[in-house]
Amino acid sequence: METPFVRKIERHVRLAPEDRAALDGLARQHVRHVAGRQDIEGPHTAPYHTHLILDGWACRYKPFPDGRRAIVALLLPGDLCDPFAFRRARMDHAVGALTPVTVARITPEQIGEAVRGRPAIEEGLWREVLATTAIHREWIASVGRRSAIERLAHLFCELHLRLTWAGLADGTTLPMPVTQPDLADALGQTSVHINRTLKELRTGGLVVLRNRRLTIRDLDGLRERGLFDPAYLQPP
Amino acid sequence: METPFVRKIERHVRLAPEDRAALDGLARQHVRHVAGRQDIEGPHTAPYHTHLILDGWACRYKPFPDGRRAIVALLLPGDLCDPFAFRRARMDHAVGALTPVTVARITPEQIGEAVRGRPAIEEGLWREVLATTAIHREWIASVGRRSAIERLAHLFCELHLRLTWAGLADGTTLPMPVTQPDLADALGQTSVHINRTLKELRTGGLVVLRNRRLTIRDLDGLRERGLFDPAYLQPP
DNA sequence: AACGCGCGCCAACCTGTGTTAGTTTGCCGA
DNA sequence: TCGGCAAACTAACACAGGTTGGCGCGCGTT
Repeated sequence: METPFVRKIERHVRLAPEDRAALDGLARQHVRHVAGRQDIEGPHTAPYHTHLILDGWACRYKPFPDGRRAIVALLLPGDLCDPFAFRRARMDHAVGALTPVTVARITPEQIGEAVRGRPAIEEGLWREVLATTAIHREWIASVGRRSAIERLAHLFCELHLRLTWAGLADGTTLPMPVTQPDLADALGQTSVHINRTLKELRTGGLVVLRNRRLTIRDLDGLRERGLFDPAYLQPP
Repeated sequence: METPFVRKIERHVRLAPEDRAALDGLARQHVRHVAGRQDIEGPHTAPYHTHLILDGWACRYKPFPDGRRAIVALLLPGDLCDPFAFRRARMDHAVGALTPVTVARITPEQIGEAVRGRPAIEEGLWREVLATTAIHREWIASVGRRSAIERLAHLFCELHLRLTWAGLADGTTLPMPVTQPDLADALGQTSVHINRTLKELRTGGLVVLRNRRLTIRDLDGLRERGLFDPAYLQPP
């Protein structure tokens, strides 16, 4: 069984067995468990390491002084929290666990070592970086110009592909272990309206969300509803 | 007189005269003029080069099939359009001129040459990259969780600092050569509401926007109104 | 001087989404 | 088995922001 991390990198490049071993080695160091709703990395720190999500969902978020919260990225198993941590930038946000999470703490040196002499790994990591920034752009466009139902449909489509590529989706059924307030903070809405919109998607026969699992009943319909074009997720 | 590009890099690192010369050299190759409202780089292309904005304002934007447009980033003089172009990723968006623009077309090889043996330049370029991604995160938070007036105030504060660092602001008076529909596309609103909000900022004594120039009358007040904390723009 | 036109500006009206305040469901621990 | 509690869900109402349509100014063109 391959790990989500290896599977995601293998989407971009062909890996030799030793490449896979090197990546898996990264994931075995400094493994840590974090409870749901706890911070993995608080705001204002300047960490000289990054986290690889092994299990569970996390998010990158910005807290507001008055209690509002904006989730600016969802981090799934196989995602690297901050590949540029070696730059020692002070964090302008926080990384929090949405569910109980298992992470590996990785130093820049370890990444450097894994990359050395393994161009496939370097190429694969770069493509992941590019895909991540493309997702950021798409989120800005989504919150800025898509309606509530388009946004939710678009997010579900994005997660469907990301989870499929990580080997975590069962066809069109995906884990979706986030609360409605979490979705609201990610999509710039309220949980009440997320609930309404979810109902609309359900009665429209597009998706069903129950027991922390999302079942897509009509993938083409969902993509159309969310104006979803998967091109942005595919770097070559 | 130093160019905006050099001034911005010098905000992060101390440059030797030869470093400055190397950066200026980049800006002198393949200079091109683009009329306002024209694309500098169309969507779906896979350019093996990047553009340095020498003069004028541009934007990174996503067009929607039904005519909506989301501006996901503003590009000011001294900004590098896409430092990762050497990865040959297919563009999932377009880069368009908001005003008449002068750009230099730069190849990855030229950047590599400028960086070779000049660690200060490499460090400076990296910090610019980090600042850019921090701006992306801030925009997601802004469109997701800030009200109309907070968003506009926040954007003006961001542009005030970016233009100051590029040497293009005259104290608290900045060039602001964009139309209200442009601001609307960048902030996820309509031009009508931008107009209302502008009026509110004006009658509140915070800013005046006239003749393509913005005058900030009360910087502290504006920052408070926009919940603006400049920390995210400062990488060290 | 006259025209065209993009842009700023405004008023009236409309609606998508937020707010408030619940009830119901489902799960976990005692 | 029974609370206790977080999350899902809903209804009624409120309002921020969208829509439509119109006026006028400034400026470039003829």
